[in-house]
Amino acid sequence: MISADNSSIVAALRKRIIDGHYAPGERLAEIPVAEALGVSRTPVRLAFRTLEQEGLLQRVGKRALAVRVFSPADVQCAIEVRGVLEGLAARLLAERGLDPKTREVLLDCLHEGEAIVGAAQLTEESIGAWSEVNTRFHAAIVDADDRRVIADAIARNNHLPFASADSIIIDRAELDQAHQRLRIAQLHHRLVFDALEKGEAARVEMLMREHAQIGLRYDNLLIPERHE
Amino acid sequence: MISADNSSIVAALRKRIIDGHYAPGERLAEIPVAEALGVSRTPVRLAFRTLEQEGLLQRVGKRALAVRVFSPADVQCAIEVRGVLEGLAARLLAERGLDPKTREVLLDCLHEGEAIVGAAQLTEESIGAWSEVNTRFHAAIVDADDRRVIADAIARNNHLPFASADSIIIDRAELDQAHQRLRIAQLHHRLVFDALEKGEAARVEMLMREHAQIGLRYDNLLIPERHE
DNA sequence: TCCATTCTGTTTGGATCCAATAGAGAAAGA
DNA sequence: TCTTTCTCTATTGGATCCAAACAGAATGGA
Repeated sequence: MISADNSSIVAALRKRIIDGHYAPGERLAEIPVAEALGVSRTPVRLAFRTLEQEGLLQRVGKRALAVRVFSPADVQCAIEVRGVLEGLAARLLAERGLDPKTREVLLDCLHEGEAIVGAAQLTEESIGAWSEVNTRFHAAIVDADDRRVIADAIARNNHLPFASADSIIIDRAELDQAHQRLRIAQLHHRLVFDALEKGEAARVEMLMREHAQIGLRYDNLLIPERHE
Repeated sequence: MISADNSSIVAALRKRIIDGHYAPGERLAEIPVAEALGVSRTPVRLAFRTLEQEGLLQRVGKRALAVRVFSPADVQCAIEVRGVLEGLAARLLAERGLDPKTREVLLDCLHEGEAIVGAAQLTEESIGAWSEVNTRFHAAIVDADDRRVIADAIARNNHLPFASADSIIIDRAELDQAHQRLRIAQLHHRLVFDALEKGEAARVEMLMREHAQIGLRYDNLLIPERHE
């Protein structure tokens, strides 16, 4: 039984899809889902509509809905999309000029991140804290009235299976690997901030584009062997 | 009265919003809309949900829905978003290599476009024809299984008010201005194809990014004065 | 034996009814 | 006169009922 308000039904279904309770490709019918959630068909239909629009559900044939199957190419694409969109947002911010308020937020993030990453040891909690700082950093760059369309596009793209980069980092990485990753990410934050402040639009776009993908390309984050 | 199938209700509402029948900022209630369309509230609710997700409607306060107001910054952003996404799609295509089928389609578009743009005079019909060719060119670059996520992101972004670049060109431009624009666009198509064939990924991304915006930045398309 | 047609059951889509609630407006108090 | 609170109404959200469409099975004919 779910708190019978539609947005929580959407959230519940989204969660079930993302964590595999409903398998990719599995067909979803209204009645069983409604019964499982303890509500009537109407709100489930609404929720299906939302999730279809988000791209988590997919029409099969003319009427049936199924959980969308994401190929590796899909995930790769979604990572790239996130990269170009965040890069774009950063560039527009650089072109328009860094306002004092955003600058303040970014600086706070930098300092807090420095403290976390600079610690000798990473803990579960400090990873959580960094993830929060990271989210704030990205939000500061993306969320503004004059870039709302980009923020929307990113949000929609993020409904894709990797859902939240943060959870991947926390779930998948061993602690020492995570530490190395966070150091890289923190460095990126510094570089991005630096370029933003100097108004180096093209450079900040490139940096942000690269950085936006770091939490997601988790396969590539291991430090490669020294080759000399 | 509308053919009582939900997707046509969505389409009808979308049309009314885009062509201003419902003004930006205007609040939409279910009952009057349902009566206007001659259907009950249920399908209207579904349609509202879709349009809200698309970004054409926007929640005001806690329950009310209103037609979204697009600022100039929004439109600018949407153009930029389209640019980076199409650029990304083109780059991925270049990296993966141009398959024979896509190559064929693009070549056809180039030749047909050449014929239209090369004509002495442009007509309403030839603009329409070029618009169709242009659409096919872009689709060939964007629509493929391995870039579906990008295509989706572009499609969602295009629900924004400018809706279709083609209609803007046709509606707003004088014929001779249009001719000049189409020549530029055709040149872009050639450059993009060339870069694609050579596998020049970074270059094709840049070219496509620029080109994707040409139909949209209609203010910038006038040929500047010669400066020497 | 295989194909086509029909029949039936399952599922989606639409209409209507009922309940909850947000928001406006009125009334009362400061 | 301004602010706060209360009430009432308009509107949204959920449940249920009904109709239509689709899929699959079964039966009949070739």
